[in-house]
Amino acid sequence: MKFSTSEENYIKCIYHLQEVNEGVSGTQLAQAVNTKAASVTDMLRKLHLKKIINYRPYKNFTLTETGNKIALEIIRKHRLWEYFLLNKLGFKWEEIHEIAEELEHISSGALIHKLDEYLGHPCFDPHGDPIPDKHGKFKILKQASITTLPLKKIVTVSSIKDQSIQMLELLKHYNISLGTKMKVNKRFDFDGSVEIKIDKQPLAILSEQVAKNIFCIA
Amino acid sequence: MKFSTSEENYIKCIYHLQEVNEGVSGTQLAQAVNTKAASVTDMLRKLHLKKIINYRPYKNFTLTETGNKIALEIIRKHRLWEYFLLNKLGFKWEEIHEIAEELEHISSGALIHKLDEYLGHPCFDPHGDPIPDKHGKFKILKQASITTLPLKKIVTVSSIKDQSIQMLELLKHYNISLGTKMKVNKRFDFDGSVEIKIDKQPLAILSEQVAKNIFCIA
DNA sequence: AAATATTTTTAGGTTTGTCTAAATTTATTT
DNA sequence: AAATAAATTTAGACAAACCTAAAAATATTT
Repeated sequence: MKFSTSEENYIKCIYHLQEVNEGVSGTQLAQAVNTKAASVTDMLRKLHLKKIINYRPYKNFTLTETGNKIALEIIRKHRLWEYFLLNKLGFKWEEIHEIAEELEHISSGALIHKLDEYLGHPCFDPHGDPIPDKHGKFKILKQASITTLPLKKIVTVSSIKDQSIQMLELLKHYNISLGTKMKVNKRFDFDGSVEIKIDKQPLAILSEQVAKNIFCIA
Repeated sequence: MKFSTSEENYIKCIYHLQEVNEGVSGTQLAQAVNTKAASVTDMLRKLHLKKIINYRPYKNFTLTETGNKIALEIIRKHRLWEYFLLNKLGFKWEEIHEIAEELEHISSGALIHKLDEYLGHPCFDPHGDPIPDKHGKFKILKQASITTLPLKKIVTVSSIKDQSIQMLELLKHYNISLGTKMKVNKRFDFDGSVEIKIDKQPLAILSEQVAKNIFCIA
């Protein structure tokens, strides 16, 4: 399936908003693609028809599997071009994003394949963001406790260090288990406590003692 | 001034048709940009308004100075990208044109500047066509007699070898002088004679003896 | 739970670039 | 020079992406 530049931009933005927010709202997206809410509704209807997003009127939406794959292809292009612009053409760090915004919409798959080869299959772009490979997979940042994980990104609980009954009781109370997706909103230097958000549950603040035991992957 | 991909394609095509044909007709252009004549008329009105073409209803049209400059910028981009695709990314000769058709519309001027630098300011693309420099100038093929010049390209008379009265009389009859633009339509192997076309004048066939004395630049 | 505010959708328009079909102009034949 | 053919323009439509303003649905306050 082929997509217009406009469609691709919407898809990409939904992906990025989802990294931080599980479900995406119209206003968020309108702001991200720099249009009005009414235009977003039009596009959502179209993307829904093409099975790119899970959409129900008035509800937040998410990318389908297909949508996700497409988003990753666009992001792969963007980040490979950024790498090229910085490392081959000698652009400055601040200049590359805008140009890559245009280059990411060049359709040729062969071009990206050759470019990737030429650049030596880099895994991270100049901003440190991972470059998805041709299958949409990227190097996963190894697991880390939520005392060190990046903020505002959706992460998945991958292991619990202290498995005492007391700890399990606490985790149960907060509805945290292996596979739970959460977002680390904030860390307080004062006492090392961590504010986390799990979808459809109230904000929770965990003490450093607890947080140290919860490991996640990005 | 900024141009849409569509406008750029029209401008580029007009340029190329002009290389071979002094004035361009709607049908020619329609075929070149792969649309219908009615769509061409619409676009011509727009380009005329933007002072890109010299246009009068029902008449053939040409690029203005401005239009020419814009065309050369697009062609510069196209040819630099072709050079890059072949010499850096290792694409095959036949694959590069189509991809360059997309890349030529990337707007960033800085990108082309850096790319040119990266490639070492090449003067010819992989097809042997000259790459205009940033001012729209390209290496002029040195002058050659019309017995050897490429066919179907508009060339300008730059010198006459034999300046005898007899020759000058003949040239006067055909309205040929320094600066005259002509197109070499055909060469006949049989006797080395050359058919040329000068705008608004009938076809003329010159003997090899005469043709050898007329030198032009591309 | 009622009132207010916010978000989303609908309705109706605009612009760009395309189309078909018909009218007009220019070019070519006879 | 009249008739025919070809090229060009006009008229009227359409799809994509956007817009504004108003209506409807959901969220938040009080």
